[in-house]
Amino acid sequence: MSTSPLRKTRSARRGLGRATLADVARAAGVTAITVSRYLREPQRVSLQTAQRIAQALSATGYVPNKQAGALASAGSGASRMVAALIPNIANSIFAETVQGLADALQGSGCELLLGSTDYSVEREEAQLRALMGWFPSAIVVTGRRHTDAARALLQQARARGTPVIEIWDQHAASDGFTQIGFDHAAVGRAMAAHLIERGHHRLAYLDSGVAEDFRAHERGEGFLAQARHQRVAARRLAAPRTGDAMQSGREALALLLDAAGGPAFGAVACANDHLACGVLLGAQAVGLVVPREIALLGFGDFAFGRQLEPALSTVQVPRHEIGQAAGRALLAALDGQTVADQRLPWTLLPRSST
Amino acid sequence: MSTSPLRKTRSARRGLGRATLADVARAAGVTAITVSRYLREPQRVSLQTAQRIAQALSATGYVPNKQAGALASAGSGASRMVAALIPNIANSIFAETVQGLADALQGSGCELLLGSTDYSVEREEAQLRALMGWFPSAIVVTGRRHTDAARALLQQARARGTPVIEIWDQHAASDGFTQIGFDHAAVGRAMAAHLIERGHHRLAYLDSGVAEDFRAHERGEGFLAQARHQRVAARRLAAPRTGDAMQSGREALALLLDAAGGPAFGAVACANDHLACGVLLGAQAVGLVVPREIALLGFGDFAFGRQLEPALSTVQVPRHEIGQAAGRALLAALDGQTVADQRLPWTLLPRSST
DNA sequence: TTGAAAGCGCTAACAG
DNA sequence: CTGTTAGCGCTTTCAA
Repeated sequence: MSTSPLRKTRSARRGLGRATLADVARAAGVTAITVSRYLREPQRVSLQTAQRIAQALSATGYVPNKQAGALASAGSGASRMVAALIPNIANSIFAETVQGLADALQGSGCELLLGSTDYSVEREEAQLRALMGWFPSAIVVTGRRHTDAARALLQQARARGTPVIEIWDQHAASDGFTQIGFDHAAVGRAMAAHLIERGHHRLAYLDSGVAEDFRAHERGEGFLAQARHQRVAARRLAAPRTGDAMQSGREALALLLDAAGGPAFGAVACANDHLACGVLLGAQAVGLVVPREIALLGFGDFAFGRQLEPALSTVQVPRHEIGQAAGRALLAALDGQTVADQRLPWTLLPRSST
Repeated sequence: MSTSPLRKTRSARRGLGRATLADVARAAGVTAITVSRYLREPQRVSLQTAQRIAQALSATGYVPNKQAGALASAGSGASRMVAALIPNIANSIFAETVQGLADALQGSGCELLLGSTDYSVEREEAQLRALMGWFPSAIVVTGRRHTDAARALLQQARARGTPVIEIWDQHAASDGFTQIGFDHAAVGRAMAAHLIERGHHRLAYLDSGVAEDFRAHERGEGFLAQARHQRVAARRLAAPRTGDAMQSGREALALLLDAAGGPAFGAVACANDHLACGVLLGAQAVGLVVPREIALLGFGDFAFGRQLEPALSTVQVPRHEIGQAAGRALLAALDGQTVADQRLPWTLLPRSST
């Protein structure tokens, strides 16, 4: 019996020497299912066995194989993996969101499977396709723009009961996925209204140079709409795309000056604080007085804007909260609760630059 | 036969209606293994069958189940998942490293499983334990300090052939895991040497307020050692721990002033650029002239330091490259190549603040 | 070039 | 409270 063909075949395919449930069971003098139960519902095992199992567990250094677990419970849909797709992890705005998501997931038994799309919906689709193979228990994507194929994948997943959450966006015209974010056009309107209220004319929106940064463009559209509404002249300009957004802002200054080197606009709202700080420092370097000669408004409330002189007026956004809320929502959904869209609050922070 | 008990039992446990290899095979009039082959080695399948399979594939919308695949190939050790453990994703230094890692992994068929440890070795251990359950093909951890249990887990993994890479560190006294980073004490020494060379006396190292930021402390030790070596007075101070490092630098200014409000130190090297910028702006706000009255040196070369006036002298570090190199190294290791430690270059960038 | 059989490590379902 | 049996969806091995 010790050299039965079964045994031989078995060992030929064994994973490299890691203890399995069966090994632990043998050491504890029970069967695998009892150990499995002990691991998941310790109360359902007698105290005696529990102790023996506990001992066997540490003696063998057992690490449960989650692929096997997920496969076996495929019906109950529980890989407990959360797939998150983010445009760029190095972008501090998304980095904090990912951290928020990780924080919310901490201790929930869920793991984070992360993909970066580089602001491309095509790459998002490719990543999504790859991540789907793990059958994540929940999916978090950034924004509401996807390729048709990606949308189809997301819809299929949702149809199977997998929660799908779109973060950073909040828009009526959506596909019905849970949205956690805010309305960027509304922010743009508020930015224009603020500048107008402060008495500025000749407005400009300095848009992100990243063509696929849809949310920045939407803020721009809101900005222009509001200016039009209040009958104030406003233009949209795109910042040059460089690797460094602050430098990009600095270089964009040229677009904001008239032929004589004076300010061509009275106030400039920027797609983000990096851009705004670049413009602010560039403007000061050529002797323009902020906000008297040119007012500057940012977006994002990054740490450095607060420290400048004049301090940068900006829009504070719930960077970390969006991730955290997404994490909590998805955990609730996995728990069987229904989750609603969440419109998270943002605040226009008037400081000294407007 | 159509109502055989086998069939009934089968359907009772089926995952929620997703197409399997068997479904595709049925549609193509072949068996599952042929489809599996087509997916992995298309040349080994006849052109005719290949076409039929391709059609069946798209007709069914098949998504391969990676848990099943990984389980079946457990011996060949191929989940093609990379587990990465990072102190804090929101910290821009690590965010860029993660992005570098994601970039390197792009197109390799590897997925990124990310954990954040919040600078705690205990949390690192817990995360590691959880991630190990997925049997990642490679493991990336930050730094060389781990709990004993975590170290044991990593050693076990390595013994099973899983590459383990420690990033951001490069130190002789290690556990033999592949290290990709640099020697932080050497950076600290260079920082002191630079300040001394510029003729500064009464040096200070403003350390990170994060107790577990070992690398910042090591730079501090190198700094003090070098100052001692050159017989220049130097002290180490810890910045107050606040949520915002720049603000923390600003508040740390008080520690750097003497009773009369003048500078108590001639030059201050900071654990990072955030701190340094905070000090710089704070110093200017109280009328101190940088670098004449107090010289400031940062670490990290973040975008804003470059834009300030005076521009911040700093140490440029390969944030993105470390992640990228780790990704490439682990891919090479998975490919069977042996990988060596990598000491990545850093540069002291003298600008105007020293 | 294709297939049959067996098994990866775990858990659901049903007994006892 | 514990065990038996079957099966998750895929790939390895061996055979044709």
